[in-house]
Amino acid sequence: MFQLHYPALKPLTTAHLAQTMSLLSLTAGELRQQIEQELAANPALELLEERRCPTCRRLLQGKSVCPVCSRPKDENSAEPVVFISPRDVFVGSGGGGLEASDEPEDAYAAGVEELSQYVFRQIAPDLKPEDRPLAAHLLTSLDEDGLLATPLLELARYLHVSVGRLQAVQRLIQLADPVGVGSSSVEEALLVQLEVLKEKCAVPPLAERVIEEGMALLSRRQYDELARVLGAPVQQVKAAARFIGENLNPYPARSAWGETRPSRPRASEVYYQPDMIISRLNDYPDGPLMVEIILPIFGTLRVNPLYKQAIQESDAEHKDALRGDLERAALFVKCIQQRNHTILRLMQRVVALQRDFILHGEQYLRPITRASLARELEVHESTISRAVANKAVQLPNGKIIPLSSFFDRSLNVRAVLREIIHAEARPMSDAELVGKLAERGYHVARRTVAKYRAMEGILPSGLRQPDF
DNA sequence: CTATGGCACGGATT
DNA sequence: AATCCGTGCCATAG
Repeated sequence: MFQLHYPALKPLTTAHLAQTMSLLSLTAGELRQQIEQELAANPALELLEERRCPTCRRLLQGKSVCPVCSRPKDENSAEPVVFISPRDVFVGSGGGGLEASDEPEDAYAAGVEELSQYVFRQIAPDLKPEDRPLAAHLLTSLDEDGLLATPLLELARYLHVSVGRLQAVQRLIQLADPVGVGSSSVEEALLVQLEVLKEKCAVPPLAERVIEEGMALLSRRQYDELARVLGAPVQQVKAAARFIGENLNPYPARSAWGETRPSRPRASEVYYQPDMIISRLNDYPDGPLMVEIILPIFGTLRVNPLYKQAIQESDAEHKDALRGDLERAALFVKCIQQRNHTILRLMQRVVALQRDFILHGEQYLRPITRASLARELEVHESTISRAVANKAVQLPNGKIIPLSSFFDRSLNVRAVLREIIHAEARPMSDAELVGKLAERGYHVARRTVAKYRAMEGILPSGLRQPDF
């Protein structure tokens, strides 16, 4: 068989290779399950409770983030700081910091449960520890539309906290994605969305008042009456109404933005929990980025030294069985190390390459293929594939996106397309859009523009805005 | 006649 | 080897 004691980093056996590969494609949550399972099955494996930074091996005193690794070596370095950090991980629908309902009865309940975790994960960093239970309580009280059915006042009395404190927590939740979630009413949700949107683009001046004062009339589409009540021209009211209809979502949990009726749960996969977190160090805009790779267990995983010792002392009959465990444990630990190492290198390179995308948005995404990265890092393509698969990263702006987005060949073109359409004075046909894109250096076929439009949920030119 | 969406094919990517 | 993606052709709607 193979020997036990070697500090080498490269895989030396086929078993090692196979296991590393399978571990590589796992989510942080799945990895945790895997580790727990192995820990339970194999007595030779041990979890040392003391918390050491897996990257630099220094002791972590109570902190979940390594104080040494997170400190920048050089403030102006373009290279990102990457380190591995143990963190709370929610596994499936149970366990973790959020008390979860047992088996979800139906798909809908499961959706709600996932949403609450998704939101919780986003706001957790901004939450004071003593407010955590409050947030958890609010989030579990959401109805299937993502709204809070119980009045805040009642909840405050039940939880024995001031309404003001609860409001602060609610506010945090509302600003998380999907924006408006956790609001006490449809109006409130819409207003929050409006507020957020205002920072990014122009909003019809009347929109706010329409929501505040004329929700009932708005939903019945009685624009004339609405205009009379508000004392404003019908034309403006209609414009505001259309804006609301197109850009706001009264039911935050139904995340199908844009289209209203058929609640399409946004085609591809939706991730709720990041496996890596990218944030900017300090607030220094040109400073290095910090990448935190989530290690789903606290403490250090290692082969139990007592077990090694026990082998020496046991008789020949049991030795083989014990040795088997020992080998498996050593292998397992090594695979985990290998996994960390690979992901670390991957992220280091990816973040350096896609820095602009991470900081400034989708337009700046550079089309990178997994294959090209594999060549740079001198690993097999499939290694990158697995490392990228099933993972989500949280960007500095709080958005959680699949890691595979970093390798999306068309994301940047789609972003530019959105931008062009958003800025257009008059609806342009797909053919015209081809021209506009070409001006900016993106050469795509007419048919492809149509596809991108559909992906972004943008209506065809005829239906976009006939007037204006 | 023009603008779009459906189907399907070929090449790249995984 | 399987899958995804961009594109061309053609039917259809306006």
